[in-house]
Amino acid sequence: MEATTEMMNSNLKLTNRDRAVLMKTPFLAGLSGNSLIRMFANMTVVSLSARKSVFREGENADALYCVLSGYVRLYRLNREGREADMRICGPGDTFAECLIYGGNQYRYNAQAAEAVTLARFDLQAVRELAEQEKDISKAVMTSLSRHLLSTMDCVANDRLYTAPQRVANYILARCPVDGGPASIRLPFQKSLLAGMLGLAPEALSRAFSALRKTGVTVRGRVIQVVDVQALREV
Amino acid sequence: MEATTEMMNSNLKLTNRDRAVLMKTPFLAGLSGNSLIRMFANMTVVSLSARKSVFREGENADALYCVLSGYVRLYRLNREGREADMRICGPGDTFAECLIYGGNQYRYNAQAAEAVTLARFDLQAVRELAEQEKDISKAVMTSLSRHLLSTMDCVANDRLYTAPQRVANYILARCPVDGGPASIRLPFQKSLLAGMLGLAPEALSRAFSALRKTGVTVRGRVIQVVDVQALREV
DNA sequence: AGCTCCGTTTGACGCCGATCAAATTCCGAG
DNA sequence: CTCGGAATTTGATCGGCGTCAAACGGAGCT
Repeated sequence: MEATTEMMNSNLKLTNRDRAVLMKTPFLAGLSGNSLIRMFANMTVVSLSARKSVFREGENADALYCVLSGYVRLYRLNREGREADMRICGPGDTFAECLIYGGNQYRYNAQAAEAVTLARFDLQAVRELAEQEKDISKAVMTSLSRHLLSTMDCVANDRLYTAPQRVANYILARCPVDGGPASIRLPFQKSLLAGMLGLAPEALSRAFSALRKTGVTVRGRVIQVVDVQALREV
Repeated sequence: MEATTEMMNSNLKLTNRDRAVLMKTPFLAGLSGNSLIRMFANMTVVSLSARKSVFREGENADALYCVLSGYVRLYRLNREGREADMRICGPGDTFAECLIYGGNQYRYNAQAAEAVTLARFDLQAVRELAEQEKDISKAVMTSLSRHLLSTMDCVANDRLYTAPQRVANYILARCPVDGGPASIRLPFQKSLLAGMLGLAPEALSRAFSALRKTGVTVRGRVIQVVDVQALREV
């Protein structure tokens, strides 16, 4: 695929991988054949290159999205133009679903943090489907519930924990449960993780180096943990 | 009513005021007569005195609640026992609705910040009703959407604004739209407002005194604003 | 390999807000 | 009205993290 095509929105067929991601999201998992067909009928696939905007705060909301590949930043600006991430959406995450019953304008900016593929659903169509089909309204409720719980977690994390603790929590949430050594790989740039944790990139970097004495080693995107149990006590 | 009765849970009839509050919540507004009756059938009224716990994090979730009067704190604890409020629920607010489709355990503590009256709905019953009745699932989606949007606002506020700015935002959201002078009355203690804004009480107090030079006067629970427009520029 | 761009790290600094302590005010009970 | 406990304010101190600047490193390109 040539560069110019990659750079712009385009309606494509779903790849098999994308389809698999889509079917596992709470938003589409568990839909009956008929509902699924009707959802697909109102879906288009959108590809965006890094840093392209999906939508901006205040714009008229006419679609919700599901991430198929890549990552999307949801963020807001203050008067001086400083950005604060509110959520980072990865494969399987849905965003702007809160607008099905929550207003007619986007409430934050959405931007491709890297090259992304999105499933785009017409908001009005989903609204109507959710009124007709019970399994769709159930999917919407499930999706909203998860999103709400994770956002509340985010508030609690911001208010309760310091930067190294938040980083430790992030690592622990992605480590095997037993207490031994572990290794994980970040699925995105560190600056994205920083935003996700409500930190400046420099603060994330310092948090990692503070965790070195707890046995956390970082090389590139790979994070190695000597003792998972020890990390729990940070 | 004698003190001992006020102190304990009790199943009571709805007062007219409570009923009016209940009917205006997104959770019950717009329900058809039949759905309304079925919801009421699974509802009990609970009264709690100040500081009593509604539920605790980790407990088995068997009910969701709607505040009829008073305020409820939703908060979480860190290992050292420090508390962080995640949400303050007032009359008309619903909490723990995210557990209809979001898990079987409460994810945070809920405590009466003062004497409160709550409508308590059996979670399993609401789950079943939401599957059957479209208007109920719609009410749940509306309620979840609002709650989600306000929680995302909370994250953005925490990350973008300083204490005086957050206080200014709070005041402005409750002031008449025109730019002139205004006066509002806090519906609760300042310490509760502090928690709601993610601040220590001392920090809220200092934020108020920082706003004095912008024409904000505080006496008890009454906040007077000389020039609403000026406050927007903080 | 060498170069370049961009992401990351490190250092220096300052501000914001948490914390502890003490003073003061508020409010309800008697 | 007075008292006592709780809420709030004020002061002092300190740690955490944002910001700016500069050094460093890695990935892709030629």
